[in-house]
Amino acid sequence: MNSPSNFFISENNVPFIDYFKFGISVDCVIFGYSKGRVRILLIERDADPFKNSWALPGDLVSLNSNLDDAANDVLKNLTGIDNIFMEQFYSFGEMDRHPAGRVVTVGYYSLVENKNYNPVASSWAKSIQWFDIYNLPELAFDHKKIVMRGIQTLKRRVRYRPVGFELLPVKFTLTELQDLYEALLDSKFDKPNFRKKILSMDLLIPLNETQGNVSHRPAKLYKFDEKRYELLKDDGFVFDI
Amino acid sequence: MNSPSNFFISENNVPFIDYFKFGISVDCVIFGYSKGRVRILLIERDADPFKNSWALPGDLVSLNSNLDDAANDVLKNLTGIDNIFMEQFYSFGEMDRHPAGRVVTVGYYSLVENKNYNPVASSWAKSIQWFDIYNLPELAFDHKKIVMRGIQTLKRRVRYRPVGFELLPVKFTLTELQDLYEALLDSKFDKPNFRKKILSMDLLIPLNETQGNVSHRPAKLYKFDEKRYELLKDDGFVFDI
DNA sequence: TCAAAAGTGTTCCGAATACACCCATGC
DNA sequence: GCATGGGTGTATTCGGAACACTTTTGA
Repeated sequence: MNSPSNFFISENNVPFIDYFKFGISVDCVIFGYSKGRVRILLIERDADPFKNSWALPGDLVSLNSNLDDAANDVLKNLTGIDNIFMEQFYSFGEMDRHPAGRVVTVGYYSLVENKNYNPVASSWAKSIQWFDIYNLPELAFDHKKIVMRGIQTLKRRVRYRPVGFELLPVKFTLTELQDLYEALLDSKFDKPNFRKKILSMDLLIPLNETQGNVSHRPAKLYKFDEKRYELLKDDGFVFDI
Repeated sequence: MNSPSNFFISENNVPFIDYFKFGISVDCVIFGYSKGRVRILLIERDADPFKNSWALPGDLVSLNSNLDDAANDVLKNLTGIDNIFMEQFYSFGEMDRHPAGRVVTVGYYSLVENKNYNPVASSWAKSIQWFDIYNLPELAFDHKKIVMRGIQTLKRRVRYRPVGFELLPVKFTLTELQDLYEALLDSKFDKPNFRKKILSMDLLIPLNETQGNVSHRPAKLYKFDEKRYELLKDDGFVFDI
């Protein structure tokens, strides 16, 4: 090693300019939830490579856009809606992952309430569809790997941070919440105990409203107390299901 | 939007080639532990920009190297040692984060047993030094942000995965282990209870060896049972301190 | 009045806590 | 013997698991 800097001259005598030939993309694992199933949104590609294959929504990042914005734009273009919860989870940079050149992709996941979003096929993609996470089609590029890591990340984070609430309507019942967690974590909880545990955290605000139109005792509606969570978090509180 | 593909033609009519002008780098937050203190390794830059500033060890990634390898190379060049535990934790891509152009950096953290590594200043850097994580100098680029996120990630992961063992010698005493966790999590544990908890996991192999040369009862040495951990993990076991 | 899901109370068990105590070694 | 840290046992408390039970609604 005889290079004066670790940034401006390579160790291998590669001209500096040759380092600036990467493409960056973002790929979004968009989780939705409805009727007890966790799903992700996939598009059917309408161009080569991998024409007609299912793939994650994503896009190359332009030089004047930052990563978070690029990920948000992808989602906005699909759903028309801004300000959706998104979080980066991992970057993938294998040399052969993209046929057009060296592209490093940054994986984001996002959680949306299914009902609110009816994404439509556009010039982007021939079609677009929700898929059950336990029953995915073949995927383009290395998107299978990306999805798997996204699912793994979600399953981990959902246990220790109240991200799950993003998947529900603002007002929800305790049973809906329990069903969601059972689907996310692929397990079953005892109803009384789940209620006790979640209520004892004091993170839900009970509303003076109930479900309507059900042929049984209507359930009380709650909403998540975001402010209180922020306060508790600063005090070292850890959400734990 | 009237682009036929989300990969090959931009939404903004930017020529395709203009997407491939990114630089990619890796930056390593290298944690070490000794004498009850968690430290990270920083280099003093010997070239502009930020000449003479402290910075994370890192390097631009070349077109024919993948990310994990690049991160490993950085560490190998510093310490001469290969096969160190490393894990990616977050990517940083703000537009103005590097004066030389658009560089997205992928953050890695690694855990090393302090004693084994006496990194030396090289052509890479004017000097190199361990810093207490609670007493860091000013850092170049956005490295402060990267370090902070690295520390946050370590503190989270250390609670639910047995990564901490990487920071200790292969053979260690229970008190050393406890001291490490107390330093990492910045808290205190009751000695008898810590021992019971950690031993009840059945993840430590007691050795027929003790400390030597101490003016008190010598402590028994243990080593981490990697194989058993892999087995348990597959069974859904979660390490939890 | 019945089905279905909401919602509550109570017991039991095991794990986490607190804390008192004994042990082995060097000096 | 005594200082020092290693190592153990036990009583208590608290939270989670199991489960039986009551309530409210629509049909």
